[in-house]
Amino acid sequence: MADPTKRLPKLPVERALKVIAGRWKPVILYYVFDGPKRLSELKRMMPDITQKVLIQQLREMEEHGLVGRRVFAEVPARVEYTATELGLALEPVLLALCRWGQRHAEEQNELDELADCIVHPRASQARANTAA
Amino acid sequence: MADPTKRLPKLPVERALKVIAGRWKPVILYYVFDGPKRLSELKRMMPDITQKVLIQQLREMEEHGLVGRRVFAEVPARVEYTATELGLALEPVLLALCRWGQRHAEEQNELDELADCIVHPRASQARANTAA
DNA sequence: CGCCATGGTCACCTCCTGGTGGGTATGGAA
DNA sequence: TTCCATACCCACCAGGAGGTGACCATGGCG
Repeated sequence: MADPTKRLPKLPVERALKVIAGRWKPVILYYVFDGPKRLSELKRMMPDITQKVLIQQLREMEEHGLVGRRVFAEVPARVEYTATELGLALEPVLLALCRWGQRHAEEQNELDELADCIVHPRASQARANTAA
Repeated sequence: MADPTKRLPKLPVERALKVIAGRWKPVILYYVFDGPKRLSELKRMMPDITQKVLIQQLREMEEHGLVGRRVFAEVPARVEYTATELGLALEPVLLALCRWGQRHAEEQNELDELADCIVHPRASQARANTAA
């Protein structure tokens, strides 16, 4: 998947799904949408993910143009991951998915075992009322 | 996945992704959005899918409340699959995914090897011009 | 020098999804 | 009775994503 030789699906929907449907990608994206993040930072934010897997996911998203990677030649080698324009364009899509996911949980009477939406509308600027 | 014991993810986004990200689900949904379809009909529309897999996908979507199944006690046992309300609510989401998928293809200069969107807005009414 | 932090790689293993091939039940046509 | 169509299940398998653990390079610090 992370290999350029392996092309993405022909159908746009499937292409999009393939690109964002990684085990941790939505969550990572959520954090990165909020501003540049270092590897260790992300790791700290998601204790359940392995560093290897985290890097793996980031690499794939980088290759797919969702995030950018900047290396600072500093003392203990700093690396920052940022969301690209293309990546940011996913925010509304993820939001739509989230909304539908909630509705789905409602209709299945499983709202109880459902976590927060995480992906809120325009987390960056309008850090406004999540409580609508 | 199709098993009730296996619960869906807690995060709404992941829940939604898990539910719609089957190898053939978007396509099946597309066809079913357009009206009730029989198994054999769907099979004919997607020659590349195995009947077993088709049924499998339909079962999962049924279990997740995306499609409904109606059995007609007719001569050669007829079965119709229809989109539920919940399923129909996915149309805009799939559309968003599709749009983003196209944009992604553009930005990666792979528009050439990209098929049609398939999921068009309200396929029923505005059957617009696919010829760009 | 030995130790630690950061960022990262490599080998390996497991589980799940999708895919293939065959088999089953009902009932009409030949 | 044999054959075929619809709708469906079961046993099995291959490939890939995700996960675990060990290991490497740089450079400050005690």
